[in-house]
Amino acid sequence: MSIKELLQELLDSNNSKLVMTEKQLNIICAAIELFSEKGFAATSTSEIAKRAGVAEGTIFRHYKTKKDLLLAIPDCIVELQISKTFFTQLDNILEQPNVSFEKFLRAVISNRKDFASSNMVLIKIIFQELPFHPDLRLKMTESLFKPAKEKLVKIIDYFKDQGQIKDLPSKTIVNFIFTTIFGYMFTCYIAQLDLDWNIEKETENLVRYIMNGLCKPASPTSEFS
Amino acid sequence: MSIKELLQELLDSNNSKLVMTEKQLNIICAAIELFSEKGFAATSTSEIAKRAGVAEGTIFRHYKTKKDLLLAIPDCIVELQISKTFFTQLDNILEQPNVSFEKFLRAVISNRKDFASSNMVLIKIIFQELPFHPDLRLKMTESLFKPAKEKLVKIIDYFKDQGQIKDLPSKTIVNFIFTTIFGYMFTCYIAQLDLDWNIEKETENLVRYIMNGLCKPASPTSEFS
Amino acid sequence: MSIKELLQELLDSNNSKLVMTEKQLNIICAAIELFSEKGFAATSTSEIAKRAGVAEGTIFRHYKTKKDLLLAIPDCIVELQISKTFFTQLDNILEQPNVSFEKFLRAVISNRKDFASSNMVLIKIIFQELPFHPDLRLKMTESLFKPAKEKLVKIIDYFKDQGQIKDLPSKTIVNFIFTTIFGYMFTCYIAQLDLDWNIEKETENLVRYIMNGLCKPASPTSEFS
Amino acid sequence: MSIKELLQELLDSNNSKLVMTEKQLNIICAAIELFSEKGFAATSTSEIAKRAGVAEGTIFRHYKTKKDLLLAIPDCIVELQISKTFFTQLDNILEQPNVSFEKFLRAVISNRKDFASSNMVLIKIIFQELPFHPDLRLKMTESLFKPAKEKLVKIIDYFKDQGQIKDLPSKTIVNFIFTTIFGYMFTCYIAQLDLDWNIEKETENLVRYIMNGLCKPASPTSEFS
DNA sequence: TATGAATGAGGCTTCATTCAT
DNA sequence: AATGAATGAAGCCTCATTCAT
Repeated sequence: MSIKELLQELLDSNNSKLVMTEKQLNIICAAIELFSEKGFAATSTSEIAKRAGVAEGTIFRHYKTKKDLLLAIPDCIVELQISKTFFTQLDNILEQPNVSFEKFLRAVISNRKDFASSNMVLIKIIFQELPFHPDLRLKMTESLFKPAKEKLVKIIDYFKDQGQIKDLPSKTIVNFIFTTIFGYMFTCYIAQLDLDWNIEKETENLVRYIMNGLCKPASPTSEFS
Repeated sequence: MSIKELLQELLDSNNSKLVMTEKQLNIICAAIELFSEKGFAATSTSEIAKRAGVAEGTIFRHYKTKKDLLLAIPDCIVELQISKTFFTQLDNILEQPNVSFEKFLRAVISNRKDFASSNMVLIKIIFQELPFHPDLRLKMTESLFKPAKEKLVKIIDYFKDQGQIKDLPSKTIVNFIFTTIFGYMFTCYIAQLDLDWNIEKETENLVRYIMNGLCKPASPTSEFS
Repeated sequence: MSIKELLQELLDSNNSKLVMTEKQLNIICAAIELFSEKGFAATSTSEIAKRAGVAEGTIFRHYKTKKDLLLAIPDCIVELQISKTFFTQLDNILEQPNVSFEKFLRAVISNRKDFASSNMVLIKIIFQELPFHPDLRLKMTESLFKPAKEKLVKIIDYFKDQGQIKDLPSKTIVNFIFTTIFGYMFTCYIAQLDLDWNIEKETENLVRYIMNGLCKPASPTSEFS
Repeated sequence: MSIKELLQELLDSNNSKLVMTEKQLNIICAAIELFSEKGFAATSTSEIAKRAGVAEGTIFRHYKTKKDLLLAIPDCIVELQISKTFFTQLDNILEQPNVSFEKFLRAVISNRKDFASSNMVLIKIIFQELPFHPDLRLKMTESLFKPAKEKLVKIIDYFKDQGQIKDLPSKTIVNFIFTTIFGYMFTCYIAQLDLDWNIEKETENLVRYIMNGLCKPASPTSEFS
């Protein structure tokens, strides 16, 4: 499903604080598409208007500046409840009896794959523009990164309590997982480096890599500090 | 050392195919700095000229278009022999007797840290602009990514032969390592997300994570497929 | 009293040909304020709408174009009977026995001071926009300047008949008086040049200046031609 | 002579700090003409470019913003040494033996007339825009109004010492003279109110008005306070 | 070779005005 | 009558690039 369909559905469901006219939806979706394709700075408002099928002036009735369009994207992400569904699904997993860390990891990653197809455009924008827009960074950190991290830390604590994973600081573990998965996504989807992977198999490998590292199991495992 | 000092040194040493006037050096360095700070599309040639201390027209005497400036950066990276020194250092490590995979990993990562200080600007540009410039992608793939991968695959093969690491496809392993380290770098340096890490300790943890994953060593380790 | 209060009062009194809804009053007053503050060309209709507390479209229901708003201001001035009250007051003065030219002058000037507080905004607009809008000039000339001049000429004739003032053409005298007082107002209120005058004293001096000029009274006064 | 010819002459004479290319001269002159005709806010940069015969972008190479064009006009006035020639001429008059205040006044006013023909455009702009641009007001006050006033005060002091004019504060007298002459100029040239005056005769009357006021000489002259 | 003035296309944004509701 | 979303022309300004010097 495209971003536009997702947002449309969200608006129709009246489950959201977002209030948007048809045209405003067209505008933000066109902006998302184009920012994702060409980058924020290389996209012109006239292009956005053309793709949205509105007059250029109409953009500025809804978003005071071009930058505001960029800063509206995090709101979409939040309202799309991407993280909420994400974590709801994780909660469901955790509620099952005898959930292993492996099961959890696989859920995270496969979740990310569903993600990718529809939300990759959003993720691309966010990560491409983060380095250049401190205000975007702030907004994302406050409304997404921080809450997500806290939630994940709790989950990791749970597995640590169960003795399923090593006794590293939970924050460190979260960073590792995030970092690994993100690096993977970047390589595939953002940098578009052709990795000609068999996705199924590689995902499997990725899970095992995160769980068991690269060492031979027999090798004497030095404890983490 | 700044990029400019590195390039200056390189030119003085006559060890390079690069032939540059003083001014040309100023130009490319100014461009590198600015592209890194603000992104390619958001940097103007007049800004570059100002920082380089040359007239605007001078830029276009050396580089036909602004884009050519961007495409000249990979050449700098190649000529700076960043990868060459990188791999030379790795070779040195491998030539030592009884080199462990752990030692190798630590070398790679600490290498990356030296890297960061002087070459991060280059890396930032490359990864930020890769998604938008297929020609840049092609150039980087041909002149750097492919050779680097091949070299790494050989190294990984060596450790596999030694029985130090798991029997996964070498390409997969290289991707894991690259992906993990890159994800880490991105989070810290490029997205500038504040991770308040104790770098020393975290590096140590990173090494162990790559080697041994996150599972408790006691847990029954399912074999990789 | 502000312009709005004056117009409100006028409308409530039913003594005027002006028929205005509450909103229309808000619009014209907002326009007057803003034209006075920033000039006609630099004021936007959206600003006017905002200050008037109406929708942008509402303005154009009452005034076909922005220019029509400007051309409506002379009507306000006329309907506010500014000149009428002005001249009524003068008439009252003239009806008193033994009115001196000095008394008259002082009345004109102090009148102008009361004026200033509430009507300066209107005067500012008129004089600032006169040079650029021939239609405004025409309207003002026909409906205000000409009748005012005629009235003043009659008054001056009266004083000339009484032998109180010199035997110059009445039109010339009116021009002098107008010109002197207007110059003074412009310097103080419109150009906002800070003259740090003691207003009371300077007004006194202004009266005497107009009456007796700057020459020492003893000096041989050459007759006017 | 037009402003352009005056500036051209000035530049050719190398007697000025102003350094201007041919195009820059065209731009500032076009701007002066148009600001004078239509007002600053109602003049577009594309119009200026067209009249100056340059590309629109060229304007912004010489003047960072449209407002800077406006603020450059006082510099032209200063460099044209309008005030300098003005005061030099006055000095010449004062150096003659037995100069009367009358002679001086007549010189001021006739001077203003020469002025009018070529410099009225500049004066129009200044006075029309003063109310809206505090920075313009500041610049004009510092570089012209203040020095001019000081000079005039000295001159007036001279005539007071000679016993030719009344013992009013010199500042007050200067204000009266300025105010009267300016009011006259405004009425004629700026508001373009048609006064159908015989200029020769009216100037004569203006001089006498300033000197002797409007009262019959026989009338008992009350002293100034 | 180096300059920097000049260009004009195009960028972002504002504006007066219209029109369906 | 009133609204305010929509428009597209126009406004100010920046840009990459050219070219005479």
